[in-house]
Amino acid sequence: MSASLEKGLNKAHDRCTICKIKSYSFCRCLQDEQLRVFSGITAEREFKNKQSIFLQQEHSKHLYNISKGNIKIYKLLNDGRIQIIGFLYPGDFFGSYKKGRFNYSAEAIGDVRLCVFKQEILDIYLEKNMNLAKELLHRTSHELTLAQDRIGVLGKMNANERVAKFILNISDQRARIGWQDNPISLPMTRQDIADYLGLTLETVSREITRFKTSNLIKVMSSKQVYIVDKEKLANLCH
Amino acid sequence: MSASLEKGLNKAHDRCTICKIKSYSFCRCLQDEQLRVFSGITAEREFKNKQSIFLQQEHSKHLYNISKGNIKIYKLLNDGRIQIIGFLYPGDFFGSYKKGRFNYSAEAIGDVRLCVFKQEILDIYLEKNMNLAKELLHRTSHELTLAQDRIGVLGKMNANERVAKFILNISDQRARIGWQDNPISLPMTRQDIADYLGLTLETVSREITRFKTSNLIKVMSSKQVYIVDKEKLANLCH
DNA sequence: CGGGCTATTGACGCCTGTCAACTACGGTGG
DNA sequence: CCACCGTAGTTGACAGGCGTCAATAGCCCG
Repeated sequence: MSASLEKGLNKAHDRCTICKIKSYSFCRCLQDEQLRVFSGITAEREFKNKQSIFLQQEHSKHLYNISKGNIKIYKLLNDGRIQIIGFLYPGDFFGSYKKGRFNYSAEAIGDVRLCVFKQEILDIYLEKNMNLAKELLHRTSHELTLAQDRIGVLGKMNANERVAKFILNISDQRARIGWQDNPISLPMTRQDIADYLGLTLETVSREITRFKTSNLIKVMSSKQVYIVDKEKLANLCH
Repeated sequence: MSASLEKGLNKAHDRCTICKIKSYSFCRCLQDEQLRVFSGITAEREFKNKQSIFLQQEHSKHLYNISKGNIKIYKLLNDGRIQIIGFLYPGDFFGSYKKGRFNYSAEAIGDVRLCVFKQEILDIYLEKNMNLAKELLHRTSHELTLAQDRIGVLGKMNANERVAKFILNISDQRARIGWQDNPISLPMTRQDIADYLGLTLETVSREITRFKTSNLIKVMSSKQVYIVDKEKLANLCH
């Protein structure tokens, strides 16, 4: 084996070890030795803004972990209406663990780098790593509670409350992965926010303007928001 | 050991083996021998209509499996608004796998019998039973897809579509556990249905009346509905 | 039979969707 | 460097679906 090839392989097997987001990802439960093996069963792929990662009707054979950027997962109704299920951040895990088809479509927001696994291989790997299985169970369980929170938002909150909750959620989510939680950037469009909150883009825009004129937030640019009064914002949507 | 005590113990340890709902529960992945052990770490509890099983703010130490009846899980907003997250059926699994507090409250609808585990003990038991861990992961993953479907319903569908979808879901859910899927019984009140669908009880009532007058359903009694035209109903909410 | 709870039906008003015009911004090319 | 264009966002006018409030009807159980 040539020195350069060996170096190349080592580099590949180090990928997970040197991954910047690993402490926030589900693979954080693996030891360095296991991470090397793990590097071997994963691959990295890059996506550009608006590029599709997979579609709902496709056969689901892969699972994904975000190492850089944001993605959105969404459902399409047969008349073209869109419901965005979630905006995902570095360290988030997606794709369907079930066999069959995906339950949603996924698309890049801005430049994205993903870690990709084959579902079957991860399944086999789980057998040898109860820690990983438990971590996955906890993560999925956590996703479930987030989804249930969203059911509460969409079922009972008005436009004002939804937008307030959205801004606070983004802030919290950023804090969770060690980013500054104020000001926050909103990488998605107003239409995306509307499709996420079950509103129209006009209503989202109006509510943001209302928060601005009430001095609860400052809109530095349309995608950059500074939260002036977090407490009042929270009181709106408890 | 006296014969009667031995008989008593055997009976207790047979509980899971003779459980009628086991083929629909997450414990179906266990062998008879494992089921006997499992009987030892679970207990049965009964609840009456409207009886609380646990509240959202309580410390979550237990997990539950329904062996008989229906329950609802719901969230309360601080101003008293209710959002029902789900209606659960025999074989369904609930409670929080996360440590900390429950994410919702749970209440019996009619007479209910539950199988109860301590979370810590189940956690230990998982270590020895990768099958059980995988089954739990699959079930939780399935719950997640159901929750995501509901996000789509609450985010994008109008009253008409929500009620149609609800009736069809109930029918499907019944079929899934081997019950007749038509006519269906609606054990919950109109208020419960409204709190589930993010509507008011008046709107639910009106939509049901509309389906009745359009001959899509027959309302045998307020809690008993016969689906006349499943296809048209499905076309309303695809 | 009567009381209390649940469901239905009606009248009305508000929140948010719809449609439309206008503004801001970012990139591209001359 | 600026003019131009396309996309994204804001603001306004209006309408309709669903919530709110209220009255009535149906049903269960004592």
